[in-house]
Amino acid sequence: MKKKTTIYDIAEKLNLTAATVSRALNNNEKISESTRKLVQETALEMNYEQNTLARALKSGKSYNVGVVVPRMDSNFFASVIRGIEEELYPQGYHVIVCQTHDQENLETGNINSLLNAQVDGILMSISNAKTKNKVFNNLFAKHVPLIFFDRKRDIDGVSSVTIDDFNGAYEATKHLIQQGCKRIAHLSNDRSLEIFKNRYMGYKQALLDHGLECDESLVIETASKVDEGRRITKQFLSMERPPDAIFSSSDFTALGAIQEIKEHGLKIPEDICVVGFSNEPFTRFMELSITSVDQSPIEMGRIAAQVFLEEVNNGKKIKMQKQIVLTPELMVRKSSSKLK
Amino acid sequence: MKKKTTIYDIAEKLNLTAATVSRALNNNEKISESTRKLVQETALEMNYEQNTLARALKSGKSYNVGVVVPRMDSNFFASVIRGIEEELYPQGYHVIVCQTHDQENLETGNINSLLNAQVDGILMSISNAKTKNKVFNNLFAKHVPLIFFDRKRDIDGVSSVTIDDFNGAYEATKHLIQQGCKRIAHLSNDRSLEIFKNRYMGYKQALLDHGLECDESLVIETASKVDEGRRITKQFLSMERPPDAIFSSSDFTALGAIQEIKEHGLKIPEDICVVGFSNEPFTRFMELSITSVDQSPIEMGRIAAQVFLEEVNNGKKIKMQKQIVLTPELMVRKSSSKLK
DNA sequence: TTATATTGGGTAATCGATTGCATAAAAATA
DNA sequence: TATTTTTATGCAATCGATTACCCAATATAA
Repeated sequence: MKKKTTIYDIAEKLNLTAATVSRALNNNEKISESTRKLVQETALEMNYEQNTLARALKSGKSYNVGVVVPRMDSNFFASVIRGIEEELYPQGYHVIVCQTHDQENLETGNINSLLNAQVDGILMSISNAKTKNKVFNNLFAKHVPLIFFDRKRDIDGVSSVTIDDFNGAYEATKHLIQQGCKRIAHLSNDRSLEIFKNRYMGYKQALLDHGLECDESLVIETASKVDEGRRITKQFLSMERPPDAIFSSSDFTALGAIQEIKEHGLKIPEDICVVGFSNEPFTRFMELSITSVDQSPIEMGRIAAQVFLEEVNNGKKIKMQKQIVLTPELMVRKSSSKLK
Repeated sequence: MKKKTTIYDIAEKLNLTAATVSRALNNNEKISESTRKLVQETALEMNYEQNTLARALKSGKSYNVGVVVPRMDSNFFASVIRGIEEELYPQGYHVIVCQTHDQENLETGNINSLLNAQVDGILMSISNAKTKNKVFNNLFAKHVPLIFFDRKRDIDGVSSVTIDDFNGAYEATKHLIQQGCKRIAHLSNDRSLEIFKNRYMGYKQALLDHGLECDESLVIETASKVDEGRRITKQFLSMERPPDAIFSSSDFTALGAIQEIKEHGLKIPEDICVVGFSNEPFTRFMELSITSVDQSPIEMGRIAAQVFLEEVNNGKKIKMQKQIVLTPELMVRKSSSKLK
């Protein structure tokens, strides 16, 4: 096993010092054009590769960023991560992805673990409402930038990239109303998380604006799982006055709802319309395709990454807080297309 | 911003040397019980955290491992990664996930990039048959362990964890035969990748063993995408003698097949049976649930991680090559349940 | 009592790259 | 020609932790 070549090897070969070699490789302007070229060519020849660990130790930058998501096997998060990678890779960063599986201890554990790995920043989507803000203090103390995407929390000095959930929900609900639905239920998620609260608010506002009553018994909160969607929908259907539409803040619960409704012998969209949220691929691929709200995840990831880059490059001098809000898009499909 | 405490700070406070502190923290047996305790308590008090970058530089170990997958928004890969994490996290490792999106240049790019980040090992599922084995030479030269999972390639000295694809396909096909199907088509994928070749072989062997002819025009290779499944199935259905069953080596193409079949007004499973591969969650959640082959991805990930740990801990002394093969399980569901 | 072991811990080099400061040589200016 | 400025490079410390080697003090053996 031949040792890796270091700048010392290059220096020795060229009768220079490591310092000069280092500068030449970094295109330091204090180095003459000729030696710079010479060094760079020799480096190439000798198959030199920078030791990132040494660079990291000296500079205090690891060129790793942590990404914390509830799970990565949803198209939404996978796409956000893809967007982040697309933006960060060309800058020499690597991405360490951690899944929390919605467990609070994993959430705090992951953050500390990433911190311990000396990441240069953390991009995250909060999964658990119970996670204390205190967890982030470690981050702040170490001046490690934190950027929220999608599921954010309002913390002073922390930037975020989200979509306009209120508006997305508003449009979705309005669409249902325009289809003639009068009694629209809402399959909600943990509303101590902003996004779900906002979707709920948007839903409510749309009802109000169109003169429909807002029956709180038609709003039920649950986990974003297919089976949960089924369970709650069963409850809906057993009401004296069951809903004629369901607006779900998750595609997975929307899917469960559809299964349950069909099992009850009801027709979609004729008897009940269903709208989901996130535009997961399966909503498009189902035989009965599902209307959903697209969140442009790749762009969300890219922008989050850009905000991160701005913050690290600002070098702690400037404390900035950006709140970027993207506009969602309603994708109308069969599950809610009552009218021709 | 208070500086991080280092072992020097602790040393100074206790009137010791950094060496002693380091040893005490690492439970070196050359340190007396009393000072060891003293140091460890003081470290705790002073909020000491090891600088992983320094440790990495000195030891040459980054405690990062790279995981390269075609994509991570499939439940299969996400679950494998989860298994890997579960095994590696407790050992202090972090996981850097890279997606290749089936692009060759991304595949080689990712490997080099991970190498550059000085990962201690790479676990990967090959995505592109065109990727030259040459790419791995860099790995070998640096003695970075490489472990294949699922999609492997036969390379001397490289361990792998896979399932018995041949057997999985054999059982799936046998099941179709037992349901009375006589003309079974095979939606295949790139057979220059072992797993797909093996699935094809298992399919073929099952036909042979049960006295059915193997019509090569019923075997078509395509990408693992829903739309591709549709496209090929359309071809199948337009044949003079269309198949009465489709065994797909991917759940996604199986889904496409189902859509197309229904659109043609045919009934599943009465007219045509369909079986997929991977046991993606949606196969279970579809109204018409899809029979599929489970690959126990979490276990696959865990085992791959264990193999990696064995290899690094063996410290390059022993060169070992393990080939671990898990047994798949056929999950029979509606899409192929012709018989009561 | 003297010689030998053992225990506990210090010294200093090392991992590879970066960078503030110093300086010789070359160029520009007086 | 003498002096100042500029240019190109070297010197050495530094980032924080680890470890081979050395040595004093105590314990054990002869």
